[in-house]
Amino acid sequence: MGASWKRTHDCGELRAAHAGATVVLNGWVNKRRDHGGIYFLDLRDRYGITQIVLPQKVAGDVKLGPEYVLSVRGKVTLRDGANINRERPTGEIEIAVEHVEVLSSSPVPPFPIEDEIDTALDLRLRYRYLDLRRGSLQRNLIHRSKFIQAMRRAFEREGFLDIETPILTKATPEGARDYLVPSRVHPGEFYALPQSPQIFKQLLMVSGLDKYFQVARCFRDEDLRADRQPEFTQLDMEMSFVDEEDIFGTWERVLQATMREACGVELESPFPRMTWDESMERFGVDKPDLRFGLELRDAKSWAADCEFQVFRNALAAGGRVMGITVPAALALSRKDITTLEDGAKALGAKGLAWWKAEKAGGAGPLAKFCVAPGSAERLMALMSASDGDTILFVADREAVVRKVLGDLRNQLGRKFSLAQSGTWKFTWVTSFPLFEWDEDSKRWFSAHHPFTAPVDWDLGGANADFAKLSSRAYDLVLNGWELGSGSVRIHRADVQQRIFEILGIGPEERQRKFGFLLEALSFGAPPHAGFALGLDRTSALTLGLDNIRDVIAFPKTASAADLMCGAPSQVAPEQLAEVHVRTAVEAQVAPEPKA
RNA sequence: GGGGAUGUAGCUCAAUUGGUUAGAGCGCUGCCCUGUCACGGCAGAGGUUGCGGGUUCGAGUCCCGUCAUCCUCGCCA
Repeated sequence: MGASWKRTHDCGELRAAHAGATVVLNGWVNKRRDHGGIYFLDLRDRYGITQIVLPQKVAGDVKLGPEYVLSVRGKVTLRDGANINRERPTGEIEIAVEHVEVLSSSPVPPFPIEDEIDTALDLRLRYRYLDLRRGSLQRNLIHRSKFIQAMRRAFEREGFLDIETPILTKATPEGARDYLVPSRVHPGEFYALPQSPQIFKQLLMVSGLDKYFQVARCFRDEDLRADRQPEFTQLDMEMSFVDEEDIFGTWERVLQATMREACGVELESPFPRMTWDESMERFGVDKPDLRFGLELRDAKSWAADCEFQVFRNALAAGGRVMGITVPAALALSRKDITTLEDGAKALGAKGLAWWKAEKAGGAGPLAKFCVAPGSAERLMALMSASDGDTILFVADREAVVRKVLGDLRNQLGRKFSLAQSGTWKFTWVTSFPLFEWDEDSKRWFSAHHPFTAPVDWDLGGANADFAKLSSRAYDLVLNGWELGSGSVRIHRADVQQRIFEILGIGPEERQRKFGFLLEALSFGAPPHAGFALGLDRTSALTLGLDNIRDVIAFPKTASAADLMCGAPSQVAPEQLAEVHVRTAVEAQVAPEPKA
């Protein structure tokens, strides 16, 4: 026999059909309504809320405070018509209590445990275990769990092996800042936490495991954002004897199955694809939100011979003149335009030229340059504008034009609610630049990572313009969010050597930093490619959330602190000595605990 | 590292131009109430105005610094 306090049902499952049964429920006191002679109490667990009815004599002198944990035994009773609560699945019944046992008491919680809450985030994070009692956060975690489990099943069906890779690994010279872990056994040496399992999954391909996947925790010591935590979770995968088409096809099947099982959404495939160049040219960003139009348009052919010096100078200096046509239906006031211009200037634009388009000449700062015969018509045709539309122009270096107009487009999308929620516009963005020039160190860096295959194995030959080389890297973008990225890898030693030369990594340095990988690749590496999907972002996005904190049980603050457990924290001098570390920071008095 | 916002009761907020004893709702405590489910009624407790300086006859309010949280630029191969 089990203990008599153990539940026979959960707080969400009893219905009218259970009437008459004697049951035991366990849960937390959610709300109390004391009517003197009769006492109502809502008992809550992960599965729901059930109303408990206590005649006063049963409640007696036992205190049943908020968030107390109870075991209640009683009879499932049908409610009279007027007393049925139609808002609740369990609303047709209630429990007429015969016995109540307090399993655990509680102080009054620092904030109410309710679905909708406007409590300050730092307080919620300090008492995260209470925050997580709230139905809305529990539903988020349940969704995330369902999503990840569906994805695991899909990869298993595809023949992938779930293989774990080390958390204590080697510091990587490029990329994000590493989290370091001092070694006790090797004085003065450090492990690094993985930014991703990148190198290990390539080694697994060399090993012939063929198809690998893992739900992998990754660590990057960089500043946080709403969509970035210092530790985050990826669905990481790699395949052998494949090219990007196999990666795209696998992921499209996996995402279709996952979205169907976890979200009840049918995705169309194949997903659209566009090159990085196309994305930058049409949307100004490398993660376009395809739920709305407002694409960027090139005004060069009009601007080149117009009277507006700013436009002509920008072109003469090798820059661009581009614009966005805002349809008349989306009314922009002068004040709106001023606000948009302020935003544009903050991003580096010198100004925002605009024209209220009309064949008769229109209005706005640009109107006086559109008076020449045919000029207005020509510009309107170029910008796909009709009478009454407003066109916003930026003239500058290409990078500035794209950045400003890309941001402007997203702002307009938000302002006019153009992006419909519940719509899932996936797209692959391919052919990213292979290298990026770093002005500070005067050298080239890999845009993705140094093992990314170039589109052209010859790397453009002897006199190549490295800035123009493309890589076989790709991102998966959903509704304006970068969900993940991957690439076809270099499996040819000669190409890898050439990449290192261009990056300015000499033979000695190469050997020290990547020797084990290069050696492994020399032992018969299959052509391979992979991808990793950010599960925090994907979970959040499929729930319609704009902050990944809400799908992470124990997230960190913008300063990478855990307000609940107090990490990071100082450690005892003995602990530091053991790992051969001395801090450069003055020893400080430990801060007062905040409670 | 830079920019912006916020910080007043357990929680969410208010407090006129710098001016009396810093208020309200919710929650909490006590009493009353047999059909509530945002129960209702009466009464009550509860404050280092984030912290430290300064200006002033007088500071929640103005100034300087600092801390925390959020958003963001840089950063994130």
